[in-house]
Amino acid sequence: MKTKESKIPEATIKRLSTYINCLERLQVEKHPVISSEMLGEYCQVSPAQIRKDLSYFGEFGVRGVGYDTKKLEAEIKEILGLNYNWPTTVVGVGKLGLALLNFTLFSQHGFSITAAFDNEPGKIGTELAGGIIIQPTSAIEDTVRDRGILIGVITTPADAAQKVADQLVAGGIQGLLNFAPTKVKVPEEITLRNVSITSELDNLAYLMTQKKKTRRR
Amino acid sequence: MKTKESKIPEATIKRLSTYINCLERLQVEKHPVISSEMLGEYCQVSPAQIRKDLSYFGEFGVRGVGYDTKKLEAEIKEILGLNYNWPTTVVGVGKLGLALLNFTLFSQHGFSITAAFDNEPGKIGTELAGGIIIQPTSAIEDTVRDRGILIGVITTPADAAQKVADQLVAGGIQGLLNFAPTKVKVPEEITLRNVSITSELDNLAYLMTQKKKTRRR
DNA sequence: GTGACAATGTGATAATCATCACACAGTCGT
DNA sequence: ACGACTGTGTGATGATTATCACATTGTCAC
Repeated sequence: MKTKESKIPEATIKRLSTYINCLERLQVEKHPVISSEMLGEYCQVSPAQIRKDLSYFGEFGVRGVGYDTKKLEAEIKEILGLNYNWPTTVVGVGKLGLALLNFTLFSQHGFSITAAFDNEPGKIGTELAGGIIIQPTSAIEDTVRDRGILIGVITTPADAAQKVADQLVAGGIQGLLNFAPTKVKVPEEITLRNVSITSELDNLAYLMTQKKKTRRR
Repeated sequence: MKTKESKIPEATIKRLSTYINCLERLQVEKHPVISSEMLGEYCQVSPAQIRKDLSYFGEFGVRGVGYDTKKLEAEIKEILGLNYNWPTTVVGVGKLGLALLNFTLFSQHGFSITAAFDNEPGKIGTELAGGIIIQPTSAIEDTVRDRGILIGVITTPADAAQKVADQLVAGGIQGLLNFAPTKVKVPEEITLRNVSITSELDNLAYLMTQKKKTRRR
């Protein structure tokens, strides 16, 4: 099959990510080979969905047998681009920022933290694990440019997020992951993902409220 | 219009959450009234989409004028159930857990933290802001039952997540928000949201990789 | 009052995404 | 070597979600 890169649903990408997770677990549990049916069990996705998702990118299974867990994991990582290492900075070294900085998973997903910024005088100059020294936010633009940092992770309070985003963009950032509880706006050519933790809270609140109502009936 | 609670797209709920955010900003900026067009600008959603989303729940605007920002915000909060306060516990008081515990936003979204658990001996017995004392995970089931805790937030490492989820369920939890980088499985009657931060990372990696390829062409 | 106007609410339409069903390919036992 | 079998890959089908277009309704100036 031809690899059509254009029209792939975002939902598919999200699922690929979970497939990797399950495939890792499956390897630990000594399953060298797995069918779409079994994998579906594991990650709560229909078998047809899995096959369809994979078919966007090529043929990875053996008919009558299934998928080689190790090979499939590698393939998906390749598809998602997790092998490349993007020079990344985190702005906002609060609790959430620290959580992400210490997240070893961060580096396992293609991002290598090479700078950190904060506004609080007490934090500036502090050395983090990995030898990264916290710089003032006024240095964002220059540092990003000088070190060729391509990805910015925003973990500031809401009211600082847009300004930080602007500074990162001015420094030549190419991708942004925004955890601040507000959307930021950037030029079209910048890849942006707003991760809204509060919207997850809201969503749960909604679901719970619905359930309460249903029960009352 | 009749309020049909059944078939509302999840995407709509997600957007309602962003609408609230924008509406709050708009109030600060002294806009008492806003059209769907302007609101669309603000939160990067098409005007038609906004109107459609709201129409699932009723009529909130004034034709020819627009929406009262304050009133609309209140309405959406009512729809999402953010006024209710769910007794909530956080399991896993690492960096991420702490980030969420200190999140004042947490309580602003209908959740009131009333207990915290961790496995690390050094942490057990420690008092957090708000007078919450960290308990050992072995106490999860009893505490959840005794205090009538309804929501559980899981911020443990991946390998502990499922066990913790089982304990919470055993204690009679009704809703779960899982931040651990792995999906957990719970009985059908439990409301569950898996929040995958790693999948956000993967998604960004994918988008960046795509862009790199496109540029090369 | 009344008419021009502005922006909503919504049925119809289009696009997207998930599911189904089955032809087909590779494996394994005999 | 061959046939029974198992599970993939995919076109066709169905469901869900977003977009469009416009009739409708409330406002405001005069």
